[in-house]
Amino acid sequence: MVKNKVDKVIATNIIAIEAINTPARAIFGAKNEENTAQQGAQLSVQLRAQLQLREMILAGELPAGARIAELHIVEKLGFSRTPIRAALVKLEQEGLLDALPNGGYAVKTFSERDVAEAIELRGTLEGLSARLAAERGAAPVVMNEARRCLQDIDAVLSQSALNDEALASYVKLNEQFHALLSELSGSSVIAKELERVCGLPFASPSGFVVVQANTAKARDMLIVAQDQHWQVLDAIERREGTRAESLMREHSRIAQRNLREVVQSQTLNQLPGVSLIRKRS
Amino acid sequence: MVKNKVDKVIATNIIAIEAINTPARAIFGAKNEENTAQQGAQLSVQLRAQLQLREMILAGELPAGARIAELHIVEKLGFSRTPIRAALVKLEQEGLLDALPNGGYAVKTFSERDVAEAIELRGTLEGLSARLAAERGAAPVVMNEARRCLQDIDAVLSQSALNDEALASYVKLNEQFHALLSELSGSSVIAKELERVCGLPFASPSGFVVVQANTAKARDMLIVAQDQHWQVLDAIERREGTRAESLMREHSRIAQRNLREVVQSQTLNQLPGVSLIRKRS
DNA sequence: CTCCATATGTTTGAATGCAAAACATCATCA
DNA sequence: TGATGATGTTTTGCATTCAAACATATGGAG
Repeated sequence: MVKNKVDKVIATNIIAIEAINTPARAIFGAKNEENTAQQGAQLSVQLRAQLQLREMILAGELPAGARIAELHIVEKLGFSRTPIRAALVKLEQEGLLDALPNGGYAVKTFSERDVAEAIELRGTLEGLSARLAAERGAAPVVMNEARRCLQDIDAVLSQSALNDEALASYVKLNEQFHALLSELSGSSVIAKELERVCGLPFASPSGFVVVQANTAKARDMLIVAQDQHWQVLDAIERREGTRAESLMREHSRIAQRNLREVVQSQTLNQLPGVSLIRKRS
Repeated sequence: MVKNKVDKVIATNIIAIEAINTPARAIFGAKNEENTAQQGAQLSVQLRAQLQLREMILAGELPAGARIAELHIVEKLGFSRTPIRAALVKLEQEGLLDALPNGGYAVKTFSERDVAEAIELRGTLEGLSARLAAERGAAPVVMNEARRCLQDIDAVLSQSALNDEALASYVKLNEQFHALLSELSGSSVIAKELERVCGLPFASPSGFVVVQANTAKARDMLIVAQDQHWQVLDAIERREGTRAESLMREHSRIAQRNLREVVQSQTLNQLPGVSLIRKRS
């Protein structure tokens, strides 16, 4: 029984992910490096290497924990060693690779606890950001943007049953709202750190939204999350710093719940990055 | 009057800094990369370049905000471009450099607000770590180490007037305690993030301790700080998570006060990294 | 049969050469 | 006189080559 339900969830996830069409990056939050590069223009070799490598890691093509040799990547991607070296450094900084003592890198693995802590970390940072926004007062322009964003989410959630397209919209809008929230404090230092943390697999605000898929219960969960969204804005507007902070922390715990579900249903390997979670210790 | 006092403080700082003898790294917390490298053995070229560059930046030899050209560094340090490129990437990751859109780097500058936010960030993370330690329970071994560390600090502070040597000991022990605290939560994710944040100029726990120098009032401040140290340990032991968290946050505000003092006395450029703080906007 | 030493192959670290792109300067034209 | 375009120089990005370190495997000696 349970297993059947789980399998169905998996299937739905994959659909949902493909629906948003840009793989992995849309879920784990695009890095600014990639944005600064001219959109249509040809990206630098280093950046292409970086993106392709990240895809491969998150897709589980490179076995978790395995040592990565530069030369292997070279012959796999066809670029020369220099840009690949640079890409590896960037990916290490991003937290997807571990630098080995004697040179070289290994694909990083995460325990369930690591992931949980990463989520807790995000919640704490978002809480800090929200509190500062409340205490200092947020820029009205950004506040309006955030409100419009939430109205859009309201519209998406107004349907009694969510199809995959609606879910994809939610994911996108949710990312957007969290980005705006990190802007609200007006702190570039915190925003940057938040961006870093969200780069860690699963720590992203929408990292596990898809897990719930489009069941009725799942929609209810999104409703709860959305209510927290509104209340945070309200708290910020009323300059209630502590309330804003608490709300964001609690908000992040939704992801914690989803994490547990994912880990229990071990078969979820199709979700980008899940292969990096090792079962125990 | 005020100016005189300030000048005296400056002089004392320099003595204090030299007393701990390893410049900058001792204050801003040594990176593990540097520790892994064999101590006596010759470091890799890249690492030497990285260290030297950091020294230069923190010492203000490279003008804040100035564009850094690889070739300049090459002829300045004598290494080839490859390791210097790598070192620049590392320093950007460390937060001391900004990558320019069309290649190249610029020495990062920080507004007073940036620094304040970095300190706030550290306080928040340390608070998180302390709370987790309290909630989960901390390893008794580490707790004992922490207690012994605090006893050592007590011993240092027991003198009614602190000479430079005592101050240097305090700085060292203080760093040690904060490191232990980040260990207490048992979270590698948070510990790593904390280490990152402490790498930012001035965000380090002891970043501004020296500012107060060895006046009587300064000693009182250290007494207050040390009391917070003990209370945090007490809170963790009693599993009082919220109290532990609040204490660490408040603890970080001591650094905030010192920051204000430093900025008011503009002449403090000898303190490593101060040259990176721009006065306004 | 086991253990050690040496040799070989693999892998990273460092240096340099080359090409393309960006920047600055200058000259010419409106 | 101002602006625009062309040219030359600087600077970065990428590739390749050389060297050194590590791991491995093989052969010989005890």
